Amino acid sequence: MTDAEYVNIWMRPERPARGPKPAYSRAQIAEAAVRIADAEGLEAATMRRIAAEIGAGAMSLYRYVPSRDDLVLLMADRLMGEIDVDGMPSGDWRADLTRYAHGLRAMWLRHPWIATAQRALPVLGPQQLRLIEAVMGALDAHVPIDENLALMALLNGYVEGAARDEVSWAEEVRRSGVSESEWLARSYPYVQQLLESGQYPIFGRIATEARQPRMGRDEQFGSGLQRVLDCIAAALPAALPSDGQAGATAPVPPRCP
Amino acid sequence: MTDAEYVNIWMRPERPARGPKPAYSRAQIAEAAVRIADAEGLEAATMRRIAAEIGAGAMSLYRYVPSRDDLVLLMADRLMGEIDVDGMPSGDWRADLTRYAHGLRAMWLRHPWIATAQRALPVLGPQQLRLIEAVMGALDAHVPIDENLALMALLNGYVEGAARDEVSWAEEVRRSGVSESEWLARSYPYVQQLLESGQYPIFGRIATEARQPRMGRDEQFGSGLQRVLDCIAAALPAALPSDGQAGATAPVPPRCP
DNA sequence: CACTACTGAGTACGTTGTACGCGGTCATGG
DNA sequence: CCATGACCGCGTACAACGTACTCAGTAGTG
Repeated sequence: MTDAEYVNIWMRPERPARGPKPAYSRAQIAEAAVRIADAEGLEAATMRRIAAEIGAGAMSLYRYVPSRDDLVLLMADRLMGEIDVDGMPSGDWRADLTRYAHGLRAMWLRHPWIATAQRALPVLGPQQLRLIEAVMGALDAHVPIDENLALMALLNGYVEGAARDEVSWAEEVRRSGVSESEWLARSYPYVQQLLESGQYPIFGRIATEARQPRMGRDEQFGSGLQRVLDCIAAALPAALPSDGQAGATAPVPPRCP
Repeated sequence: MTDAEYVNIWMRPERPARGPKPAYSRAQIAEAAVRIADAEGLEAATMRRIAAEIGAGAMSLYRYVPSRDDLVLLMADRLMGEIDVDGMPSGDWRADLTRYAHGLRAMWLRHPWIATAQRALPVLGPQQLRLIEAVMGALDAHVPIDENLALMALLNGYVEGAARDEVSWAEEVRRSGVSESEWLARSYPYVQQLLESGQYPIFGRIATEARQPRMGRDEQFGSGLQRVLDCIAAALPAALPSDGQAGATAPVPPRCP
């Protein structure tokens, strides 16, 4: 029975009752780790590197965090804290969900490594709980809790899927050390060969016709989001337009810092 | 200029022109790697372990694959090959997309480690190209190629998001070595504490009320999928019902082995 | 038949997460 | 007020990882 009573990173008290004051804090460690991951990717945020960043010895971190996996949990929850859901639920569910979705996407774009840090659902850190209360609260009055859960999963799935697409490119570029233009140049012969084989007509049209999207990334995300929100609206009890507006025009100006 | 002319794993010829016959093949190696990853997770599929599985020396694999990352690409494309899209496009886009979506989800459930193997978009292996042709072909006659791309991203995002949710649980259980019931038991005090704090009323209702979903996983996925397909239908040019059916009842019986 | 490009494999290196144990420090029980 | 022991930060050490380098053997080519 070594650590049989170990339960959960969020249960483990930050400050012990006895002994000398800790020189650092979990928040400080997570902050440094996030800083490194932002600059050089999650795989660069090794225990030694993080310790060096805050000026500590390598093994000191294990006084604060039981394992690197738990530290990643801390980092992920810290990121959730960046999403602004103040004043939610406001009564206008569509506005709330739109703001949350743009905030979530913006956070992903700021911290692309979240794509590889994503673990199972039950993280349940304080910041994630805050998001659950704010965002699911927006639909809470209109649908049963099961349905709400499913709708949130749909919304989160769209946002994270879209963000993952946008982000994975940049991540791959950084990880492999090959610039985007260089990658294109290297892929050119392969793509050319695919085109000439004639076996892939649709991919060929993607490669040749769909080169420049007529919408910017933000607009593309926003219009897809409106489609998803229409889906959600359709699942709500009828005669519940949320506000006067509906359809493809965003009822709330997308605020995407 | 060591490997400056290295382009792409798919360009590198499997068999060289000269020299003795290779004892193994890429397909065989990828097969073994998939077998190990299925049984023990992707992180267990190390180069040494794979080599041992096929009875080769550790370093021999590098004769076939330039790096482990490229091997993971091979594995991912092999998985795409499991998805049955024969006869697509059939003319009934809704049936085609439904079949594809169920096939994709089933593949994810068979190989949960794909969640952590997922890299950037431009994998473009032969199997993925096959899927692109078959699935995007279903909508090709109805929408411009850009729109088609966006709709496929929406569908893939839903399926992969849903599959990721289902799968990440199992992955976490295997990775941490903690069984689901044990995890629940360990989390109990934490959840209890959250409930008693009274700060998280909605999470509280999730924990207490939404315990048993009234639909099975398959049904839940299927009904969500129909919602997404409704979304896609709405984006198509009007008066294009695909077939007589529409709405929440699946026009095609979900085949999910 | 000679040549040579290619084969599978062994050894070795740098980096990772982390188990273990040390000497010092400070809140607390008597 | 002081002795005690829980806790601090940290150094050392280890196993496992990806993979660079090297070599003797082999089979297709001229």
